[in-house]
Amino acid sequence: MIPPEKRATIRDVAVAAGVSQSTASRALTGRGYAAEAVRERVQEAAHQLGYVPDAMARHLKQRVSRSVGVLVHDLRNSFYADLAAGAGNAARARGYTITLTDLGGGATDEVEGAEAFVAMRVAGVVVTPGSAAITDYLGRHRVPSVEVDRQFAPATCDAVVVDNRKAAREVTEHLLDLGHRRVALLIDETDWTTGRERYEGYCTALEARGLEVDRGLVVASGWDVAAAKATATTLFASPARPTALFAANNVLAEGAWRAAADMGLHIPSDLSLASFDDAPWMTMVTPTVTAVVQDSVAVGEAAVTRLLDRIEDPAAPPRTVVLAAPLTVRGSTAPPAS
Amino acid sequence: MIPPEKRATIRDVAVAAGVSQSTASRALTGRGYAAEAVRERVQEAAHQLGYVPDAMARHLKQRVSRSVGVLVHDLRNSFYADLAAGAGNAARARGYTITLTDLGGGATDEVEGAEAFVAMRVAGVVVTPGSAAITDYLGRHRVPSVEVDRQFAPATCDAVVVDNRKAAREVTEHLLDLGHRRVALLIDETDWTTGRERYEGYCTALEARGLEVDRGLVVASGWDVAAAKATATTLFASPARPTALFAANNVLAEGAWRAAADMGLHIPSDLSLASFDDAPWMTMVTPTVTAVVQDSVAVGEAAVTRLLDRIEDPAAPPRTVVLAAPLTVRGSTAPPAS
DNA sequence: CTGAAAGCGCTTACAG
DNA sequence: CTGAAAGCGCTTACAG
Repeated sequence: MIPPEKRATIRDVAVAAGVSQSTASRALTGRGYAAEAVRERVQEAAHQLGYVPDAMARHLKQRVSRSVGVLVHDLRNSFYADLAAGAGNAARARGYTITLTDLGGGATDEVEGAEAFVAMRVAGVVVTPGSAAITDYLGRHRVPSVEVDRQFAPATCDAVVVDNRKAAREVTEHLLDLGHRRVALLIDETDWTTGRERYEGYCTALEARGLEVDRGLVVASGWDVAAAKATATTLFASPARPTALFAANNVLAEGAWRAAADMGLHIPSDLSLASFDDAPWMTMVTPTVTAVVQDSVAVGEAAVTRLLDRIEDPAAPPRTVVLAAPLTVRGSTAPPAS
Repeated sequence: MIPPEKRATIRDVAVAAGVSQSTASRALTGRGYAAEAVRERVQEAAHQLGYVPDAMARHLKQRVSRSVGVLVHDLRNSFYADLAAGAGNAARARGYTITLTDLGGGATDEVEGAEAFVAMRVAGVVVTPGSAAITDYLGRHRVPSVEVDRQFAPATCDAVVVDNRKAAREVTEHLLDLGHRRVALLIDETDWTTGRERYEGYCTALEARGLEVDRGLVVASGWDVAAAKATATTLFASPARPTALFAANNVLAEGAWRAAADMGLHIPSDLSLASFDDAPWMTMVTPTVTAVVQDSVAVGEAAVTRLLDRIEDPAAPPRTVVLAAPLTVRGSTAPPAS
């Protein structure tokens, strides 16, 4: 148990057990034949020497590592953190390890992150993409990938998403059913499927009731809390203030909530608020916040599961897994003050 | 630009550029000589072929990878998620990649996670340990590590922590200054330095005022929100209910907050609440919550920085970096109702 | 059932 | 300044 000056290699194990390297390898990996007695002797020797096989050497030979890459936009957002946690769970359960790249909120280039994955010869990657460039790149380098949360390449790439359109429509209808007519949408982008589909769901609900989409009520915001708060503040201060606001994700909802609080707007009497995405704070504040609840841990798990299945069956046609995202009505939405 | 059937290797690049493999390697890595014209020719060839060097092969030769392991308790806790985000930032800035292991709230064995890191021959690991076993193990295998948040092996291992004792004492004194005499401590463990030192800080503050520590007011709880809520509910229902509660971390604070809300206890008039750790919800609820604010992103960054410095200078004595964790007084703490 | 040999894709002394 | 050769630690056909 004295630490060796040098890490033990399989050669050391073989010598200690009095067998050849090949036999030691077979005994340890369980692939190929090895007499029971020999197997035990080798394993004992490995244990004695504190032998830990070099994953790099093993994977170099096998041409691929037992690691999956996960690329998220910003780990500080609980949505992505939960996603990563779920991906980690599923990977661990199947003997894989996770290599995580956090884009730091967009500070880093996606494709650069993908290149690191290719260099590491990961078995595959789970990615929350910002464009089709990243899965294109990975595809060209023959590394399987699955898009998660949003989708850019449905024809060529697996994906795990929720039905954004349907859920957004439900939220909007819920607000309309309560009697709201001036329902604003706070949104940060409509280039990705998430934003676009949520926007479309919002429009569809309005149009189904014979209402026109008022462009002045669809407000674009930056992606962080501070930007959302500033945008919401301006909106709430306008003469034609909406009676209800649908925030297209949890960060935007947080900004809107903070803006309303600072301005002394009372929820839900002055303003109804609904969010796409749940977050812990939404059931802690008073009133609690109506939200589309995505189980992002489950999304992460599903993504890794899809990826690992894809690796086993590379020829299967691309599949898009759609997870449930039910609307959960809470205290922040109510009929408008007459 | 047609995808090759097989990934390009340095041999392919060398052939395309009309040089030897060694020269191609030198031209690409920038180590060793290569004529300017040759260097350009090789780089052009590499680009044409979409060559991405195999990190495994490179690191196998170099005996260590350019990746650092990060082991956290539970990514769903914003404290750890932010820590991981900070670690990722710092690593990326210095050309390292992060391999993340999430223990899933304790479901997985620490040492097992550490073994995977050893197998990958990571350059080092940042770990939020549960005992000294993990850094022992890593040390035996010659992989440098830094303990973060809590510390088990100050004599042998680098660490990045905050002054728990001092901050906990400040919180308790703040509560005592407001006039509270029945100040409870809600805590999940006292085996780690975090819990023990926070407990000690609490005791010190009490004793400095000539008050005895009432064992009935020091309540142990499980580590998740549900357990904390249940424990707090029992505490709040007891005849000798405290007038103030100090929760030893953000999860416990969340449980206590939810318990108080469910029981109709008004904060701060019925109960003052203070937390060790800040969390987004603490500035969203009414009233906002008094907390010891740790910048966990900064903690993660500092940990990776320390680790990388350690790698460059393996012989230096172990160092413990102590970061500031100021008490931020908000609305949840006030004098007790007479 | 076991061992000698080749090879995964790189880097790095060492000659030239 | 460049190339041939060795070797990092494994696994895997291939003989025996």
